[in-house]
Amino acid sequence: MHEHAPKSKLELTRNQALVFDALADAGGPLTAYAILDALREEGMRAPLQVYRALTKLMNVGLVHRLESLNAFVVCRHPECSSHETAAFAICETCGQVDEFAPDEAVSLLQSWASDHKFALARTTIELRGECSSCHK
Amino acid sequence: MHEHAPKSKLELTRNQALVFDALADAGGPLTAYAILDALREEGMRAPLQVYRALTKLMNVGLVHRLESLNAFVVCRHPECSSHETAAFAICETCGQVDEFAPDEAVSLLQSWASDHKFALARTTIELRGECSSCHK
DNA sequence: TCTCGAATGTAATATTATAACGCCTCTGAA
DNA sequence: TTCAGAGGCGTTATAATATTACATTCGAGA
Ligand SMILES: [Zn+2]
Ligand SMILES: [Zn+2]
Ligand SMILES: [Zn+2]
Ligand SMILES: [Zn+2]
Repeated sequence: MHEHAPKSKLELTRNQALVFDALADAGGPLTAYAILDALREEGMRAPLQVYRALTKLMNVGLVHRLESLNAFVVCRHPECSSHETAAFAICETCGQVDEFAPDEAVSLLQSWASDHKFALARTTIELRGECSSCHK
Repeated sequence: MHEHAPKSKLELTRNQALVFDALADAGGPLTAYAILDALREEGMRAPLQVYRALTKLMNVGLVHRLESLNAFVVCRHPECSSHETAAFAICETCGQVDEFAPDEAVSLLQSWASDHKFALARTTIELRGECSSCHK
């Protein structure tokens, strides 16, 4: 679980690479079914094919799931050592997503977990609002 | 939008009160359909009745939505002045949810937003892991 | 009384995600 | 060399979550 090893698309299977490229080309979040529709011509036919590829891509750290959107984005972390603790600013006007690494905020949350004997497995941090381009 | 005024169940309609009580009685998160099933005998028949009540309850600050669970919980904030900035620790073993107010972490996120000219509307912070009771 | 906004009831449908099954391919141990 | 297990694949069906559309009812003011 959470292999986290490669962080490269070298070892991807055909379906995994197709899904990754579709997400990367979109330049923003896509739902699983939007990915499926984008890949009909490449032979992708069933939701499960997409979900399986997404699961793998998330495990190796190439893709994030946006919980508040039920959608997926490629990881934009420079090195993504902190893949499990990324945060996302989601513009509700244009749909753009900005991934960032709120290290101090995450350590405060880790401290809370530690203080409360909560065995933290992963955190979801998502900011909703309007990005600078849209908010003039 | 986001009336945020009452924070009491005094002004609730019948359906809203039924949904609130079902959630409060559960003592933990419930999905909309679980609430519906719990309220069949009280006359609740359609998902939309539940979703409409939940929307209202969230607007007045009595209920939170857990994005990573597609479920809902009653607000446990003492005063809940910071209803929009609550965080949740979700035990993946027993399902228990602990709401807390990570004020310092939230201000760091607000600073990030401010620094990046992102007009922050609301934040989602959810910790997944195992609670102290389960993690022995 | 009138009227407007909120809430309701109901049916139909859309969207998101998983279960269950069998097959194939690779790889490493016997 | 064989063969067992793990992982991936394709397909069908179904489960779980959420919304659209429309008609009706309720309740607090004007
Ligand atoms: Zn990342
Ligand atoms: Zn924008
Ligand atoms: Zn709260
Ligand atoms: Zn627990």
